[in-house]
Amino acid sequence: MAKRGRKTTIIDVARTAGVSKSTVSLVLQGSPRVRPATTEKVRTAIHRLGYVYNRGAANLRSAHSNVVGMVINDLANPFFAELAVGIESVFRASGLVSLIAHTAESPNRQADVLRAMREQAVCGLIICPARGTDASALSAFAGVGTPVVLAMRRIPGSRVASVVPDNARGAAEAVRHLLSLGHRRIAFVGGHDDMSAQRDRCRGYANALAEAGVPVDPALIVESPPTRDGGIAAIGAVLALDDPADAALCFNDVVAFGAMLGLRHHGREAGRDFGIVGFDDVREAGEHVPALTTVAVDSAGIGARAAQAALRMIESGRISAEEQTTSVHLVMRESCGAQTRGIGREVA
Amino acid sequence: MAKRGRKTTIIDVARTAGVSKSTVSLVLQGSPRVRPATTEKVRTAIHRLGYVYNRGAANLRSAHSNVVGMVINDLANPFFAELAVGIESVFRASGLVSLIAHTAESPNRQADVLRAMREQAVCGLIICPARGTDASALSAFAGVGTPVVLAMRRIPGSRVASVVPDNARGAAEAVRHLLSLGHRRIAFVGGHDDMSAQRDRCRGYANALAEAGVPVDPALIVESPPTRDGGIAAIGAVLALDDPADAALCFNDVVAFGAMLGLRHHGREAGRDFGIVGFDDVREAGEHVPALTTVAVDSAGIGARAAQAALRMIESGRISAEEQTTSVHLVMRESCGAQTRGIGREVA
DNA sequence: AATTGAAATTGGAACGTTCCAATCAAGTCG
DNA sequence: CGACTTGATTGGAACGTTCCAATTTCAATT
Repeated sequence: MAKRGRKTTIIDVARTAGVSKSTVSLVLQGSPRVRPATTEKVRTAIHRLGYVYNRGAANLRSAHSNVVGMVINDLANPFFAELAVGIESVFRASGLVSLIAHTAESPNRQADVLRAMREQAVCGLIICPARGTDASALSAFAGVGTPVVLAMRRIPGSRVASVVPDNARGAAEAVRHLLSLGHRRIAFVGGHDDMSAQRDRCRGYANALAEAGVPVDPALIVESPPTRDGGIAAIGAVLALDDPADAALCFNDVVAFGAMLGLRHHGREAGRDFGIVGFDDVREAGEHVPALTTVAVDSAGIGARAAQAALRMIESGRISAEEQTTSVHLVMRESCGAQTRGIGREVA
Repeated sequence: MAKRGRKTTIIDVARTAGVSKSTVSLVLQGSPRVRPATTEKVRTAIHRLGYVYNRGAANLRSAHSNVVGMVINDLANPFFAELAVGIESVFRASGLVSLIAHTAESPNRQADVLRAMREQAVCGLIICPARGTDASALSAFAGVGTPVVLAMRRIPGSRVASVVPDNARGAAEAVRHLLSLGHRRIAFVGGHDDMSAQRDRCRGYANALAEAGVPVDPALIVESPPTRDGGIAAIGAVLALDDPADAALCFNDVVAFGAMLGLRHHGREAGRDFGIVGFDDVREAGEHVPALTTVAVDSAGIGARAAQAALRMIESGRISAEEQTTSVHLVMRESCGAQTRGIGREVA
């Protein structure tokens, strides 16, 4: 089979099947206009020659590429990896291949990656933008009418579709829960003000406090990188206050893990004498000791919705800027003190 | 800018720069044969028109595609995600884009994905094959001379390059450590016999036992899916024996986490009255309570080496089947009982 | 048997690039 | 000053598909 020299083409197939190349092309596209018997002949020839379709050539002619781009700020973060998997499976089910790239939160790398995606003529793009990305980064896509969907993070001022969790509501729910457990000095730690998710979560936090008549103390809101070390540092800051915090809503689970570690350095323990709530509900949240109370975000679901939105735009050819918000829910575990409070605190 | 109608092409650039399309092509390829002044003119025109290079067309003509494929069995597993990131960064540094796909351990999905990769005319392929993949799955690539590198897992009988950690040695080292701590009934849990990594690790396990004159008890070797639940089930099995295990080397860290959870269900605690050692050293290993003693595998390093091997083959045009083995090392933490033993056990 | 329309098939012109051989410009040498 | 050499530039023919308009086939109708 596969003679070393040249790749077998649609023309070779046509020759051995005794039809024209156009007919082969029609068969390849599953056109209903070709007679079953002919289809069969072509299929046989394809199989016999070991022919493989050349998408590149097809895309060149038809301007309908079958590759979609997917730009992820941090693939090594399990949360985003799950999101990526969710996106990929929707696209694959529609016969599209995904070009996945990872930007490591760097706008420079992101720019490179986006250029590569344009060069590959992706027919759609899903992106979790790196921190500090501004609307202009995506304008090139808008310019040529390529659908773009933002996942997890919004970009202020850009008119593109987005799918993000209901950050404000989730944060508010978490804070209400902490309040109901008797906490009053509740901090919001982690994340940066230039990330839309941080702003939204912080807003929910402030609203819930206000709603309960608890004043918002700016000293209790401390930014940090959304990493474990960031969590350690941030929790240190709110413990060092004159009037220290007795609970904290963390920007995400990773920060929460850091915060719990930081607490331990200060002789405190989450769930016993300090309330910690995370955000995301990564898999490790339930396995951690103490198990992390957190706001569950359905990463795979967000990925799927983003992919579906992109798909709709690709198929209809009309780009939209709809903003979808997915619901979140609080998962109560041990780190907020809900379990131990009744038993541990009151009894001791 | 960007007039809606047609994409701007190399010819438009040529026209506005006052040169021929061939010259523009030369500039695009960074040829040294074009005069700096001309290069400059072309660059200006490109910028002014917002021209974007069409890789598809280029690949069609030159048969040197710039996309490489990367097939990962489980992207949602942090270990493989890190591997993927390692691979991607090497390729990106060489100007190649990676097509990343995820097979979810399914040979069917893998077959689909591989076909898509061939259609995209990838110029190289790195694959962590799904369980039970046989050599024929890759023969189509070998047929057209596309370099293939296996990462983490080998495929028996296939003559393609591979980069895998030194599983046998790592496992042996882990077992020796457990033996040195006084454990004698050491189990090997998790993984399946049809995964090369499992076989290699199990071999190292058996060797180390034999070397110490400890008989290998088949009842202590229990297979399970390489998941947390698999770990729970497997540890249950070795605890239920008439002569139960007092330590276990787990196929990987995820299994180890499951095993530790399972131990707890049985009132035992890893590091106190049972020794657990994992394999991989995922990030969570150090953060777990108790911290997991494990055999560290440098995932990013393996990714990078695999990518480099692929790159060499792509550049030289000669495919090789070299098998690289990367070194591993034991990271001692708490779960094996090394720390607590001296203090906890002897004293109590 | 001739006519007609629908269904099936086909040839050729794109698509945007690279590559090759050919041309052109500008020195260099005897 | 003509013959060469070297370096820059260029036109056209690929590459493997899809799309369009045109053609052929075939059965149903007159």
